[in-house]
Amino acid sequence: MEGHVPRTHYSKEIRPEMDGEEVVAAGWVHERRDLGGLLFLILRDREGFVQVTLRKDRTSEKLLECVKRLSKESVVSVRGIVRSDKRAPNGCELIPKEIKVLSVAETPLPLEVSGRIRSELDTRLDVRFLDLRIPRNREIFRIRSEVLKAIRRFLDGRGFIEVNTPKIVAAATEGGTALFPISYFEREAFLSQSPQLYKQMLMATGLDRVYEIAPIFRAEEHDTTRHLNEATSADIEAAFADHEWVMRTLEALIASVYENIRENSSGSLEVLGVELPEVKPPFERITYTEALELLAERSVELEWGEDLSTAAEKTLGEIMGAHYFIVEWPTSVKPYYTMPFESREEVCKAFDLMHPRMELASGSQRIHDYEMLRASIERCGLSPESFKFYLDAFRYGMPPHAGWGLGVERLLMTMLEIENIREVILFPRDRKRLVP
RNA sequence: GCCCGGGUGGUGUAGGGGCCUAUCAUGGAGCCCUGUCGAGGCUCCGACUCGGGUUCAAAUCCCGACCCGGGCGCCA
Repeated sequence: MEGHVPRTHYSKEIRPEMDGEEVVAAGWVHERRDLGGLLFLILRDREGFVQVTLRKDRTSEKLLECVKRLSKESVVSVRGIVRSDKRAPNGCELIPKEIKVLSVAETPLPLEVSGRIRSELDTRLDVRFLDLRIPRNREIFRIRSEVLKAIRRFLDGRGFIEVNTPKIVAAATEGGTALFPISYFEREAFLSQSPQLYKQMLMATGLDRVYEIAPIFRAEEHDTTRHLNEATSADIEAAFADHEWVMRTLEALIASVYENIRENSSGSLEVLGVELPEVKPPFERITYTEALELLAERSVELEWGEDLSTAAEKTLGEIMGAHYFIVEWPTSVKPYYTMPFESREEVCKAFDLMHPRMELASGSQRIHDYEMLRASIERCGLSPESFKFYLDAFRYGMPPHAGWGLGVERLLMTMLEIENIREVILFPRDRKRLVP
């Protein structure tokens, strides 16, 4: 900005030891307290608050007038002298020499940024840019950033290579889930619901271990506090690995993420009032059949071969009380690429990673034999012709492989004890919301 | 998609036929106040989602639309 002095310090970097130093702080007008002869301006930036103190008898009329006219949430920069004073909030305050109004906020604000009044989520999401000025709400996204870093660090450390697969895909590649159709020049295309087919194809390349953290799109009508139509999935696929190996990778990853957040985001956790539980592998494993038995004891009756209902997930969660795996699923409820057990073909090498509140991830060892996969696709009522691009990767040397997909938003919301998944994504896309 | 619940100042709420020219908080405008830190005190400003209907009388009851919340279903 013309003639503008750049910021030299964040609020938290301004310390009492800096008494007498000139600094430039910049941010939003959080509050103004006019005591008559004394005027306090509380400036907020990403890292916290700094108090700017104006004494009527020692401040120019121009500066006083300027501050008196400032509306809440306007953006200003303040050049001033740090003064150590035990009466000030951080033990120091800023005596301004110059205040620049960089942007004036209109009044009234559509949201109470002070955090004193909790607005409804719908109101908050309509003005997300303001909502995220509330430190508590913003902290979620600092943690989200750390979670993504922790996932990458962990997988990089285990020899995984980060990849990017297309999000615009040709016709109904996987069956099942509803897809969003889009127009792709003269053809119809879809938004990808999962990188599944592509990461499997990469197993035929020699990249061996890959991961991708990317959006997935699901055109389902679900409208709940734990579903999004655009979500983030952390996916891995590993060659020469079985379902057991990728389960161990998954539980170690979850534990590592918790540990990283506990160590690197203690400040954010404190703001959110969350204390992370100990998460240590190995997680308990129960078979699908055992799960049904446990549920029957609690009068939640399910037929063998049915997927778990919401009530079943919740009841199981109460029984288990911590992260756990459900293994040995009926082959019929899992997708066509899932490897059945050799001895009992009605059961397959699939698993779900569960948090007591909900499902976080699902994965399996995959079928790597071309003929077997082709037959499985047919058995599911799908046409192998439309899967040619995928099936071809199995014809010229495909190693055994396994993998999983983990819902990043669900990981975050369960970790941070947040009720609504929309809180952990910046601009949620759900059944009702497409804007902003 | 189904079942419940709900839409009141900018925000969050109270009120469920007449007591409503509608409560409280927050906010905004203004005045007073030299150490606030959810500052305090005083004054003022600002709202019944929309459209039909019932009734002497509707924020309140009924119908419809739109919007929102919760649960379920759907969702590898």
